[in-house]
Amino acid sequence: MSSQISINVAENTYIKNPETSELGKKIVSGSIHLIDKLGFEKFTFKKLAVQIGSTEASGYRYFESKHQILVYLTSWYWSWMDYQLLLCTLNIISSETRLNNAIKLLTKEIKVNTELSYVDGVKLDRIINTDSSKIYLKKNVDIDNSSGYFIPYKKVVQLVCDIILEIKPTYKYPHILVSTVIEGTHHQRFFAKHLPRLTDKIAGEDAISEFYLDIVFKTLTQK
Amino acid sequence: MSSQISINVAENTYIKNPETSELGKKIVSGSIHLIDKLGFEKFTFKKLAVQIGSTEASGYRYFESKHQILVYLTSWYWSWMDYQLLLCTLNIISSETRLNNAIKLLTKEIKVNTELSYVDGVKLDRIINTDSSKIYLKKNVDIDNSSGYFIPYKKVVQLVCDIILEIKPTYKYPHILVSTVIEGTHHQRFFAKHLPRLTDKIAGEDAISEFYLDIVFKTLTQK
DNA sequence: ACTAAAATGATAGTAACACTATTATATTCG
DNA sequence: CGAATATAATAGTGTTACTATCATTTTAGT
Repeated sequence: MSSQISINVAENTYIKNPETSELGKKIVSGSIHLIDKLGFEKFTFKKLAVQIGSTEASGYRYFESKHQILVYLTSWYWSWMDYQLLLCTLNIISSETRLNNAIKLLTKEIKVNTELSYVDGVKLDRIINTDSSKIYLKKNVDIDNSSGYFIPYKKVVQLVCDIILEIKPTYKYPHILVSTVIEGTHHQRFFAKHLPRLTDKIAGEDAISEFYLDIVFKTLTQK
Repeated sequence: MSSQISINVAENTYIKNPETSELGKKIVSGSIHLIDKLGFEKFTFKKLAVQIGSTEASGYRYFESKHQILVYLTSWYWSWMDYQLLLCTLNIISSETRLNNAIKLLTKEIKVNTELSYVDGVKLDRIINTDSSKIYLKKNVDIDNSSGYFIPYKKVVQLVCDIILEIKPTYKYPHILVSTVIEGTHHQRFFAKHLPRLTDKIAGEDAISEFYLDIVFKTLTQK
């Protein structure tokens, strides 16, 4: 990512913007490191404080709760994807090519860290695969939704839907298709590592990305 | 369900089989009621004890942890689906019809309680949609997997895969397809209730079931 | 350079949670 | 009828997810 660009995360996902201070950045990078290492359940503000050489209370000056940190990271991720989606579809006339690039972006695994300033993209990608659904699979999802927590995610879904409707304006299920591809990719990446019986591995091929490209285009091009 | 039939849940998902006592059955039905009502995060053994008029310690004689209760319920659900899958494919010669029935079974919403003895099927279905992925989206998933916790789920996936391979023996991604349909259905049911921007609703139609039937058959019948 | 304000550190405290342990009282089974 | 087993009642423990308070450091404006 160009050093001139920074990701703008929705305001209501933090108390104090962590990008505005060194401590804030350490909280974010430390959280990414620890959530990836321990899993979200075992992650605590106390452990974070030890990791970054600060105190438990300091974390709470930036984020209301550990739940809100995950919301922030997810929001960060989708703002980043939004930006990458723009880059990979810009100046391309063919709707099919744009959709192809978009699905590849959403389904590919991030293996090389592009060093997004203080954010480790590889670890963040793993967190999204494993933990991001936990931010909404809760009873209080409606409150979080009305706070706008999921806007960046919905925006990416809508952008891809728009390309789909260019290709097939009569298609009835564009949102189901896109969110199925996204959530499906996350699950499959997790299955590939931990529950291989629930997925398919083909040597020398990114089976997950190939699969979703295949179903999307077969679904849209067949009458 | 016929009263002669009972669901056999894998042995290692409990300490003492809850089906063998009245208290055990109350623990299971009470858990289903409370997890559905409060969400898995807010569910506790203390609240369960109050609900069923027992004590906290009693719950722990049947299940190691609240995590294990969710594993038990999920195991119960997949054993039940396994049985229903058998019923809806039995004596049907056409592979396509069997697959059609199987996908319908996996994608339809349970709206009417068929009163499965002490298990409320409607509530259990909602719990599966919302909470079941939490049993494996964890760091200790490998331990749980080696304990056989996910066998009933894997078995159902494999049964549907077998039908797919009858129809298209060269198809490379049967497991991805089936687990995408299952996990996708759960997410979409949740989205339909709480995050409608991520799904599509069509009046008078079960859009979710239609969508997955469509992608499965388009994927398999197109060359 | 000085002062007020803001940010951070250090420390303590709390209610709830996820269990474990112990002892007493029922219930069941040979 | 007695022994084993299941359950109830109660208490206790370590951890978690915060909140509160006050001292100290850093920063910003004049």
